[in-house]
Amino acid sequence: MTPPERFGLRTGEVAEQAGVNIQTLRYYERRGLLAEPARSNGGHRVYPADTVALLGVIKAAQRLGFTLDEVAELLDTGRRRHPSADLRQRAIDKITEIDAKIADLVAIRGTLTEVVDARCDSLTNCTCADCPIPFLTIGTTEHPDGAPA
Amino acid sequence: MTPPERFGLRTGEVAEQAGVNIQTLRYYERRGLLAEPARSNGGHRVYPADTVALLGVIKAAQRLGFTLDEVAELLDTGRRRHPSADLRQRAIDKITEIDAKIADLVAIRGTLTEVVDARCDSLTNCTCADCPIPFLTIGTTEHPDGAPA
DNA sequence: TTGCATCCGGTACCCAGGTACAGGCTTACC
DNA sequence: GGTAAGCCTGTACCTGGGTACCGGATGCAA
Repeated sequence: MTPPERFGLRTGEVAEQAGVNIQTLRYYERRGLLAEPARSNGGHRVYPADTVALLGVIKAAQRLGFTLDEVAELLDTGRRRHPSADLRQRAIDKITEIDAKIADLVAIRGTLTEVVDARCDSLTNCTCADCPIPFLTIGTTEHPDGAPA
Repeated sequence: MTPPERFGLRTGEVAEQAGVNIQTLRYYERRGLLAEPARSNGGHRVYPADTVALLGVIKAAQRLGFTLDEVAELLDTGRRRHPSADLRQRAIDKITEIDAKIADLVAIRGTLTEVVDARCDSLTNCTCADCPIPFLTIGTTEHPDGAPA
């Protein structure tokens, strides 16, 4: 249970509690992920207490595979009136992307396992029988956004 | 069936056949992935015919999740006398890495599915019951190289 | 031998996602 | 009120994997 709205956190406190670099806070501010916070008389940033939680959301969304631009947009969309099915649709799209990535990784893992099992000893001059390396043409599948795994 | 060893390929031919940019060839040369090729009298690069295959190996290794530095090192190791179990060990390490990435992606996918199923409508102010977003603390597992998924 | 495609080296730039540093002001605590 | 820690802005730099552009030299075919 966090106490409801303390008086504000300084940059260093937010950074430490959220586990990010101070510079990152200002970077996120520039990128539009964090709103410009209030300032002390002397010009120091004073963040609302829930900023730490917001940073948690941002980091989580990043882990979900969203880029910072996407996160910014999602946060913005969420703050505006029309929460809409936008997030839902984006999540669905992301799932497709992630499935492709997983598929690639699984294929890659399979090949690596073959490399290990076959006791390959060189990328270019492997002397092992049935060397799988010449057949490494996996992962060439097109991804929705054109990004390889 | 490729004719056995023509007299050498020019940059553009290698690039086209390997499906890479010409600049990429010079970039790889700088990075130590491609040996400095022979030169024509006028100073133009003349590549041995197997360069295209080598580029295929490089691209394959990249798809296997090796960085260019790692690929360079692997190629170098392979070219030296002691092929050793080095590639094998690296492949094993890569498999561990890839497993961690897959695990993260699967977890992420699960959460995204929950987001979709729960009909979340906002990252920060989701109004749906049992909203999974606050619990997006997945993917925090340490990876061998410290890289998040 | 002319003319156009290709290649040369060098340098600068691109993307994402940050991180570092300098020089100066503020805040907090004793 | 002194002093150290913390924060300010602005700018530059980092990693990784390339890509683009420039002015000039070459290669090759007609």
